[in-house]
Amino acid sequence: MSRLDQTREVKTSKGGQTKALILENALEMFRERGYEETTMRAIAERAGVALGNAYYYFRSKEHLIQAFYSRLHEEHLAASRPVLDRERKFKDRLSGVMRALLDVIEPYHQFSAILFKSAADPRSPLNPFSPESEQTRQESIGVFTQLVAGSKIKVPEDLGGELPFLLWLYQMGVILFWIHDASPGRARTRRLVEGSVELVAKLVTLASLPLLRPLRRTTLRLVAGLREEAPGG
Amino acid sequence: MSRLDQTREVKTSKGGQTKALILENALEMFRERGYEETTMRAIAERAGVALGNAYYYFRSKEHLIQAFYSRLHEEHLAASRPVLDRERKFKDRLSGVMRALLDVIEPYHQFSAILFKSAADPRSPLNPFSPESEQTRQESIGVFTQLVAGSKIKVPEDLGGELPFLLWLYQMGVILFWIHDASPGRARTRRLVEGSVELVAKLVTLASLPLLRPLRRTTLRLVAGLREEAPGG
DNA sequence: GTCTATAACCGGATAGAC
DNA sequence: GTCTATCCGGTTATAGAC
Repeated sequence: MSRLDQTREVKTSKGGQTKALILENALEMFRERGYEETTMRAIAERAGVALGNAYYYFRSKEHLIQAFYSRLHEEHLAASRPVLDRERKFKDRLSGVMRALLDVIEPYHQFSAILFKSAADPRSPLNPFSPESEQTRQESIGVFTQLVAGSKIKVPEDLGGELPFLLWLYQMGVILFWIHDASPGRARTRRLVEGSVELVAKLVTLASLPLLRPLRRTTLRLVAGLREEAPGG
Repeated sequence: MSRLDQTREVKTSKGGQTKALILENALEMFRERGYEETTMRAIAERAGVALGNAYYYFRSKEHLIQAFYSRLHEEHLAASRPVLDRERKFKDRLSGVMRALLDVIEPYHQFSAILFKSAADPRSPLNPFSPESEQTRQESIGVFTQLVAGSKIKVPEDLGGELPFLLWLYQMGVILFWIHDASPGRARTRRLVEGSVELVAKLVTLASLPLLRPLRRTTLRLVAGLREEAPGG
C-alpha cells in the first residue's frame, strides 16, 4: 500500500515525515515563485529527496494543490470561528466570513490563479464539483450552514435548505473575481464583498415576501435540480 | 513580419493556406481524441508540415484554441440570426439564442473542458476578461445587445445599459454548467436553460416594479463597478 | 522578408533496481 | 520507501531554402 492511500497519515512515521517535508517545501516555493515556475525537480531537491520519491507521495503536481486546498479550508474555518461565535446578525456573519476568506487567501493570490485554473477542469480532482472534492465541498458548505443556523434571520423553510449551498456558490463567484483582481490588497474584491453582502442580505429578506413566493419556488426548484445534476453534487 | 501578426489572413496566400490547413487538422483531432491526447507533432504530421512550422503559425498549443474560440462565436451568431430575425418576445429570443449556443458547442463538449480550463487562468490570453479577448468579448456581448434591442420588453433605462452584460454573464454560467454536464445530449443543461430563461425573463420584468427600485439601483451600481473593475473590462 | 525542417531543451511523469 | 534512468510532449533554437 502506498502512502497515497493514507489520507490522514501520522506525521511521526517515516513516510508521514517525508510527505510533510515535501508538501511544506512545495507550498513555500509556490508562494515564493508561483506554481509554473516551481518544478517538481526543484521541490524534490529542496526537500532533499529524489524526484521519483516526490511522485511516490503525490500522484501529480496537481495533487500538491489539493493538499494546499484543504489546508486553506482549515485556516478559513479557524478565521471564521470568532465571527461565528460573536455575531448574530446574518449580514454581519456573512460579512465576517467573507472577510476572513479574503484574509486567508491573500498570501496565495498569484499561486491561486493556477489552483482555480485546474479547478475549472471537469476531469481534474481539484474541480469543486468532482467526487474527489466531495469532502472538502461539504465542509465548505458546512461553514455556511453554521452561518445561517446561528443567525437571527428568518428564512422560509424551502429556502433554508438551499441557502448554505447558494451562499457557497456566491463565495465561489467572489473567489473567481478575486483571482482576476490585480488591485493592491485586493481592494476591489473587498469593495465587491461589502456591496454584495448587503445585497445578498436584502435578497434573503425579500425572498420572504408573499408576493415573491412563486418566483422563489421556481428558483429553488431550479437550484435543487442544478445541485443534484452537477456531477458529484 | 510573421503570420502571427496578421489576424485576418487571406486563405489564398500560401501562408494562409498552410495556417488554415494546420488549424483544420488540429480542430478535427481535438474533436476526435481530445486536447491533451492530440500532440503538436501529430497535428503537424497530419497537416503535412514540420513541427516547427506549426509553431510558426500558432505561438502555442493554446493559441490554436483561440482560433477555435472565435470560430465558435461566428457559428453561434449565425445560428442565432434566424431567431433574432423572427422572434420578438424577450423570452423567446433569449431561449432561442441559448439553444443555438448549446447546438453549436455540443460537438466540442469534451474538448471544450480544456478550453475553459485555460480560460480560467487570469494570465491566459483565453481568459474572457483578458485584454486579448476584448474583441471577442464585445462581440459576444453584442449578441445580447441585439437580443434586448430587438425585443418588445420594456426595461428601466438604468437596467437597459447593463442588461446585455448581465445576460452575457448568465451565458457564461450556463457554459460552466455545460462543461460539467456529462448527461447524454447535455439534457441537463437544456433543462437548466429552459428553467433559467423563464426565471431571467421574470426577473427582468420584476425589476421594473417601483417597489424594487432601490434594490435594482444598488445591484446595478455594484455590477457597474464589477464591470469596470474587472481587468480588461 | 517568407517559410520550412531538424535537432535540441526542459520539465512532468513513469519504470524498475535496490 | 527511495533512487536512477528514461520517456514523452510542449517549446525553442537554428540553419537554411525560396
